[in-house]
Amino acid sequence: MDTRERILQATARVYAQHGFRGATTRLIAIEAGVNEVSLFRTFGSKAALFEAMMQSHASSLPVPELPDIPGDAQSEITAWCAALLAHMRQWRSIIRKSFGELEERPEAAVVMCEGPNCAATALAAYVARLQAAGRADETADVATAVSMFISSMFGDAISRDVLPHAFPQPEEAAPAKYVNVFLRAVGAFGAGDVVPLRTADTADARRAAAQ
Amino acid sequence: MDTRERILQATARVYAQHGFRGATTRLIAIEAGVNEVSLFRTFGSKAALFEAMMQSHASSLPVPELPDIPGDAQSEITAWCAALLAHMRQWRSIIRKSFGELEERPEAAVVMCEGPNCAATALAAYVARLQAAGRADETADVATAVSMFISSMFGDAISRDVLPHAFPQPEEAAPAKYVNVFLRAVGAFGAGDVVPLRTADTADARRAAAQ
DNA sequence: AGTGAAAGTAAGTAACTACTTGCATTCAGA
DNA sequence: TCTGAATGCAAGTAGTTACTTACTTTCACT
Repeated sequence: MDTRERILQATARVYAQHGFRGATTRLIAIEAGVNEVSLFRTFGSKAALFEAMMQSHASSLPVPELPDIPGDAQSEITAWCAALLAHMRQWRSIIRKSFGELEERPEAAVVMCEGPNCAATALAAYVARLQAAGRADETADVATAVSMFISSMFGDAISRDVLPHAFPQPEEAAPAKYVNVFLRAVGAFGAGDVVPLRTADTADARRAAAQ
Repeated sequence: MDTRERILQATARVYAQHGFRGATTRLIAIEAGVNEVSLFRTFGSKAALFEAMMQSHASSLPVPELPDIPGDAQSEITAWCAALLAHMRQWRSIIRKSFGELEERPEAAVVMCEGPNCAATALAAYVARLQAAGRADETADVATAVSMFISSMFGDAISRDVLPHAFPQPEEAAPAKYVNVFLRAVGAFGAGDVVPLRTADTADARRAAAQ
């Protein structure tokens, strides 16, 4: 690996742990195993180095895809969600840092949000396809449900290690649970399945039985 | 207002904008309108000053409450949610900063999460009461739905100003929309109302009609 | 008027930070 | 073997930061 690439990757690691101000050129040089002067020779300044680092991250964005023709919604969205969540968890430190430094360096946070942003439109389009196939409630507030779903990924990715008890499901089981709740919210159900929906009548019966 | 209080409030403002490292004692002193030496005379060190600031914030936490006996769930949760969201939006800069500095100062983020944490347990308890009254689906995954709901508040509070188009609803309308989606997810409906739930039969009919 | 605590002023210290300069070393290609 | 580009090394500069010291001012209260 050439010097430039080693510096860029070291910058990402140090930035993830210490933020912009805390990521001193000295620390980055040590982490990259190069001389501090090489940073300035290669990138000119600390600001330029960070810009290059952000660009190289943005260009290496792996976006999972949802099928054009929906099959089993639960499993398809779960797989997609697991990939997205894994990606966000991997970058959680950098996401947190870039959000924390939003007032001082707004571009960084915008770059970090490109992925989730694409994900939101992809999911909304998928649900629209479900609706078109008569497999999701057309009266559901899909836009709000999608934004809540993406926020849930976001929250899980950046808060789980701080507040483990706020996330009742283990990491691996979370995607399926999230998707399950989401599908209920948009009134979706499996192709041809009879989903166990409740009516007010059964609720009344249950209430009567409880007394 | 005495010096100590002025310094504490100035610290919160400067920290919200510049973070721990960027919040220099000089900046804080200027913002508080006091001499820099007074900071050290009053609090001893910058670290102690920030600890005091965080404690004073934690002790001034206004937690909205949900009624013990649920009435109209939609409006009750919406009012509660609006208060919670307004509070989180007000503190969004500090929340972002404390999360961004999590690796270096984990306590700060934990303090900031106490509010949302209480909120989550309060909401879960409220839904449990709805379930006990037969007004919410007992098979719903309430724990996951609640954690997703709180994540949605969190995401709205700290991301809306970065990615406005990721939040389709205007600020004021958002709480009602969020609550609506949430209530669908936990299968809740108004007391005695017959909610328009769909069955697979109606879905099949619609699909047939579409062809 | 006199006292004492709280606050301001001026100056300084030691450590750190981004960045520069000048020179020595390595090493692949002609 | 020579050359030239990339890299390392040692030292330094100017600015910033947390924190200190010593002294003066303000002002409520006796």
